Amino acid sequence: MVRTPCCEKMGLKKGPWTPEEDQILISHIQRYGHANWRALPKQAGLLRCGKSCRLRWINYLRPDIKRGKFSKEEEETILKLHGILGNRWSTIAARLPGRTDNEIKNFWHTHLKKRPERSQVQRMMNNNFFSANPLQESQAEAGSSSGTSINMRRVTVDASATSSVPGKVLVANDESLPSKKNPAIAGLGFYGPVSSDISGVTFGNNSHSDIGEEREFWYNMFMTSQRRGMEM
DNA sequence: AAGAGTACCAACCGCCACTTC
DNA sequence: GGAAGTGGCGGTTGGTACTCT
Repeated sequence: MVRTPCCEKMGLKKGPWTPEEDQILISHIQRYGHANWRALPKQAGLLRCGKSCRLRWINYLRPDIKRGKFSKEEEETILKLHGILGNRWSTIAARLPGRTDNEIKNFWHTHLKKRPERSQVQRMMNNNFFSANPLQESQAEAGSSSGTSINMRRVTVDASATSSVPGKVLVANDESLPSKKNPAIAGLGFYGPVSSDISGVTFGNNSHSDIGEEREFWYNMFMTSQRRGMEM
């Protein structure tokens, strides 16, 4: 299929948003919502492409955005979830109310990526919790920025350097390959219902979620271990 | 004080999956 | 069933602020 450009290049503004543009976008969305991002800038009178508007709204203008420093708990949550999910920032963001995937991604690259605890977390995840084999651990150790490789019985988070798509979640046998909208472990969209926080009760009580039971099982195992105060 | 190096983060780009016709 | 349109995701970049020498 021939891809159409996300927006006409001509005459559309790029770069940092001005307070005026922000205000226009906010008031337009408050009044009319954002059913169609592509049409929105035209309707609102903004010289931006729809993608840019969407990004600006989701990452900075939404009323429920939590700004400021990440708490210790949030850091730990990111580390642990990244150990399971790899670079699935939107899924991780879904577990951190008020935080966006972009923010978490930036935070990871600037703070957590180089932290020594990170590799410790991954080692724990690989060896003690999910019983990964030594090869996978060495892949993770050797690895890339997203060097995580966790084997669960049928669900593999493969973020090794050898993976064609680092961080992609692969499913081993009879299940269909997960899609972005149905990731192998946690698939709630940013606006989707988040059933619990990291210390919460159960993952996956979203009736609209089609996350597989087994995936849910492994995720709940992880959450349960956290609630028990398992050292990771 | 000034230049160089580094850290941080907002925004863009390209791709993929889903939906609609 | 396939093309076209759209939304969303993750990787990357570029500008700015900060720190060091």
